[in-house]
Amino acid sequence: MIDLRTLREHPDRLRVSQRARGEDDSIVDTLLDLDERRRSALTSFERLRAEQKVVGKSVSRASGDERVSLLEQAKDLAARVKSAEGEAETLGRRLDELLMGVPNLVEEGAPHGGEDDFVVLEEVGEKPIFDFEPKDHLALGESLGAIDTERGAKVSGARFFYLTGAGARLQLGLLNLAMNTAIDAGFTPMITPVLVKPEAMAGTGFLGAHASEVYRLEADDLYLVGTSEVPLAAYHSDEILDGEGLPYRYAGWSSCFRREAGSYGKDTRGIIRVHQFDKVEMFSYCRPEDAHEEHLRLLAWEKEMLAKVELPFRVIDIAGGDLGSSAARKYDCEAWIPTQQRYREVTSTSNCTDFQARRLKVRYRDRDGRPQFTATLNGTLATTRWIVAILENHQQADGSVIVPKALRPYVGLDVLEPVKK
RNA sequence: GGUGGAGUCGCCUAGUGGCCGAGGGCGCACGCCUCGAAAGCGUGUGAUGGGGCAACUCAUCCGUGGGUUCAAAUCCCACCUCCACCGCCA
Repeated sequence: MIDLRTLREHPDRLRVSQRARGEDDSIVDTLLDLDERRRSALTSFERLRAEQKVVGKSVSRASGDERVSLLEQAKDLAARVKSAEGEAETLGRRLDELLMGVPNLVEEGAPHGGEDDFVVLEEVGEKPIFDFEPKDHLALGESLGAIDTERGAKVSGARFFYLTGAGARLQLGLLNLAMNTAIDAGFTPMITPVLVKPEAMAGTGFLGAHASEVYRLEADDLYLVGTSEVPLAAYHSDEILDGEGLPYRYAGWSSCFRREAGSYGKDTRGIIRVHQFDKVEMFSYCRPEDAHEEHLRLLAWEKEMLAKVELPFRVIDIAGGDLGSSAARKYDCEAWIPTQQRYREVTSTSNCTDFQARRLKVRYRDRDGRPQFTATLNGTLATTRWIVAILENHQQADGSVIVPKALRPYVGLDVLEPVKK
């Protein structure tokens, strides 16, 4: 949620931001008008309510005829208070509803435009050159006895899979490496709930445009999270944090669930796009003025992880129209996928400024002792999808896959060998 | 799933319709005292929103949401959470 007071004082900021996202900027005038009317209704209500309190008190002191007449007056006031309160509440609700739908202010410097208007910031590492026909990750995964999508589909449906043997070991090793990388960087490791209440989901900003992506358990009114960002963001909801302790950094390990609605036909082969995967996610609460720097730190830790597993990748700066409602700025790292001859997203780090904190009421005390909203940021340290890039980039002519050095102690294998049928 | 109990300003607690639109204690902050500290004494002590340059002021908030009433922490209804016991179960 954006700040109403900032909107009042600097309406142009939202106009510029909306245009960067390619969205309607007339919402600004609608908001300002509604806010004006709400404040006026609130003032009326408060004035009447103050009067009602005075009269109400005098009732208790009066007696006889005076009491009867005061009661009459009080009853009249009570009715007017009720109606004024209703008016203010109705306007307040409408304003809130509208405000909840407004995406975060885009950070200055972010590219304008849509999905294809990202800017490449850098390319890191060497793309492998094979003197044989490289296999895709699923062919490799099957011959290594690492990935079983057929049985995944049999048991759970399309876009589900089993990691078996070396595949399971690879994922556990990768995520443990990510966890330890985070711990070394000072993050608190967390294993989070994956079912959350509607408030947590809405507070994180996932029930807006992307609501159809989210699994909902109707019978219990709970949502399956698409990332541990959700339980980590809601972790400190309704709290006032110690300002001296900031930043608070958490590394969450969880399974993630996504409906992938509207992606029929895309990435149907293998485990690139699946309904359930595992992820280690960095999450940081910090002062808004430190958020920009923190964002760059999260990006640096992502790059460090990608270097550890020896993947070629590029970093892109996501354009306004592709940011999602919560992010003010977003950088993705995309790993090279040899059989697709293109880069695919393996990490994503967002600076959500105070957008989520405002919705979830996460605050800290500033140096003057006043509560302020924190900024929240998130970034990926490793996911199941990384297995795709690791298998493809580190494959050899004989169908085996070299395990990157940093992963070996975690996986317990130097080379993944094809299994005999 | 059932039965019973409880949820008050960081913590503990007072409070069964207007004198509580919230009192006390602890903690914390500041001051006095002291060579310094402890003890003691004094003062202060939340959040949100509106108005105001500001001092300040008004409103809202006693788990949540409704209701009764001129007036609700207090009465009524529903829900949530926690605790205890019973049942069932991974």
